[in-house]
Amino acid sequence: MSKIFNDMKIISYNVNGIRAAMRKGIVDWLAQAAPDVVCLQEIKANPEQFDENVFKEIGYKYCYWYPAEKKGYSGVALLSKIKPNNVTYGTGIPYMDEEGRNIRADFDDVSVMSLYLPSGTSDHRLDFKLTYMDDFQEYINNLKKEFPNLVISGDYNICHQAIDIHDPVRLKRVSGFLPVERDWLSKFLESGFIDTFRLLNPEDVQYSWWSYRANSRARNKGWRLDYHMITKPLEEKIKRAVILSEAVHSDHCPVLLELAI
DNA sequence: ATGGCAAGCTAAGCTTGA
Repeated sequence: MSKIFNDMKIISYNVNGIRAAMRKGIVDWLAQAAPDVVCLQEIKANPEQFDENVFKEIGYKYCYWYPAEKKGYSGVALLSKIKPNNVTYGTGIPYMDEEGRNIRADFDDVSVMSLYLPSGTSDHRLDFKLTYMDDFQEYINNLKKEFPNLVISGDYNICHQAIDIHDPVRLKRVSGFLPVERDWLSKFLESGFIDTFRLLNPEDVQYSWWSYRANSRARNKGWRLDYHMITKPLEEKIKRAVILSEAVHSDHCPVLLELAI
C-alpha cells in the first residue's frame, strides 16, 4: 500500500471527438475538476492532430493516446498526474485492438483501464459487439488474476437495468438495452465487479448519454452507458461515485469515482 | 412508428454513433 493515504479521483468521459471537446472548453473544465486520472473514449483523432501540451500544462504530465487505425474513429486515452508503473495498450487480440478501445495504467495499489465497448446500433455491428464483449470478458477474467485491484472505467454502451434508461419498454429492442446485452453486463458484474454509482445510489435516476436529436438532453431522455466498475477488493476504498451531468462538451457527460488509496 | 443531430472523413456527401 502507499505510504501516504490519499484520494484518487478518476474521471471517465466519452468526449465524442477530443478536438470538438477542446473547442467547447474541456481543458478548462478538467483543470477545475482536477481528477488525478482521466479516462477518455472516442477521441476520434491521432495525437499529432491536436496539441497534447495543453493537458500537460494543467497537470497531466503523463498522457497516453491509443487511436484506432481508422482515421477519425473511436480511440481511447488515459491522462494522469501520477506516473504509472506501466501502461498497456489494447488486449493483444488484433481485431479488438484495431479500433483503439482499451488502455490500462498500473499504479502502486490500483490499475485503471479506459474502455470503449463497441456500439451495436448498426445491424452489421451487433454481432461484432457481442463477440467483442465475450472476448473482453475472457480477457478480463485472466487480467483480474494478475491485477486484483482493477478499475474499468468507460463507455460500456449498455444500460444495465430499467432505471438506467428513460423508456425501458420502447427501447427494449434497441441495441444498448437488449436483453442479451443486459445479461452480459449482469454476468460481468457476477464475475467480480461492482457498479460503483449504483452501489452508492441505488435509487437515483441519472443518465450519462443523450441523443443530439429531438432536444433529448434538455428533456432528460437519456441512457446510463458510462460506468466505473471496480473489483471487489476495492469496495472498501470507495468514497464517492457521481455523474457529472453539468459538463456539456459531448453527447455523453463525465462520471467520477473517488477512491481512498 | 419514424426521424431527428453531431463529428469527422474528404472536399458535397458519406459513415458512424446509441
